[in-house]
Amino acid sequence: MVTSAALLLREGGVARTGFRDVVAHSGTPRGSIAHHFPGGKRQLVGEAVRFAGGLASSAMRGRATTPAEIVTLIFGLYRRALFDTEFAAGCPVGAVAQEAYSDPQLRAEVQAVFDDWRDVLRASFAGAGHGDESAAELADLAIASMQGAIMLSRVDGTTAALDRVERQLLALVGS
Amino acid sequence: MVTSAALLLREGGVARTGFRDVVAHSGTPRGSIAHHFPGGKRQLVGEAVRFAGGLASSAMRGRATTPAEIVTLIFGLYRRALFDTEFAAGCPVGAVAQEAYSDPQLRAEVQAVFDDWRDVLRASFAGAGHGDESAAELADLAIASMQGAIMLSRVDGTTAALDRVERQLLALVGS
DNA sequence: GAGGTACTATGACGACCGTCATAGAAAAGT
DNA sequence: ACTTTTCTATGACGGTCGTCATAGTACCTC
Repeated sequence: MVTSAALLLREGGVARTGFRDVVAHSGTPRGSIAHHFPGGKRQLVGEAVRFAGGLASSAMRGRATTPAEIVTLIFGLYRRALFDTEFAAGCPVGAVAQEAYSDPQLRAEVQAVFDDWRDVLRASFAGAGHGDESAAELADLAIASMQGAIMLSRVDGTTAALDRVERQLLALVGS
Repeated sequence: MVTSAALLLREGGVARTGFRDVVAHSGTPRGSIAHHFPGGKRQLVGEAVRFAGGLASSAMRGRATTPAEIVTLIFGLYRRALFDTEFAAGCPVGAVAQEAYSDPQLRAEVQAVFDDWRDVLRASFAGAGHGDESAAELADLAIASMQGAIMLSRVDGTTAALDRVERQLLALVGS
């Protein structure tokens, strides 16, 4: 159910992802939502964000160490997702982030995910010889440009923007 | 009315920006929506996106020429917007972009705005000595990282991410 | 002043949403 | 076997939304 929510969130965002859609997609019974998610939709979306964020985080922590490897890994992940869904699916975390301003609880959840990603990237940049401040700047640039690139690619219906941003990012961290 | 729509869109996105909110914010009569916007909500949102996009575009074309000037100008614009609204307001174009996948008409509108921005930035980068391909990559990186930085800053409730991304971007285009 | 066009007021419609109340089924514990 | 807990089914409630139909008002033209 959380997985389904994450999958649907990356396409339609919070507003367009209803409980009825989630239960239809996951095959779970509708009558038990209140029992498993007493916190309502907030809770479901929150757990979906944490789940998706943790997935990307553990992917980075597991298989990549140098900045270039991480960038290639993550961009490849989202490029694949965009391609498989014909540019319907972006990043669930980013989708929720855009609509989470009015909900402090949800915003905190998204913030935690971004902070987690920041930690991984900063460590990687620091390991590659950058100072603390420079590593922090590069980490934010990587996350921001990746989220923005997904946005551009979805609007264009092409991975061109994603490719261009990745190339610039790789050139930047490679030097 | 279009201005009000743009202002509300940057806070709540398409889903949370209703016709009733727009007429309440703009003071315009509710009974005349169908007359002025026969295309319905699609039309209103589309015009708001074009309006907001044109505003940023003409700001860039008018007062800045070098890449560094443009980056400073745009980041300053959004930093001001974030600060004035206590991080409630992001970029209306970006907000619509996230939700515009299901609506081809709206997506085309957003795409046109991004393409317009791309033109300005590419010309500026080309003028600074970059080749065509490099200029295109830097333009996409600038737009993407700016949109992503707005997202991070709103979630964090701080302009720290915006500042860091801007600094990296300036270091990149300054060399 | 008559006629036509542009605009506005009001209210209702159908659809969708998140939530919950009630009742029933399954499972677990003893 | 009985009770308690856990889960599911069904349906309804209140709310918000975009849209439209109807009616009424202003304005402009000849």
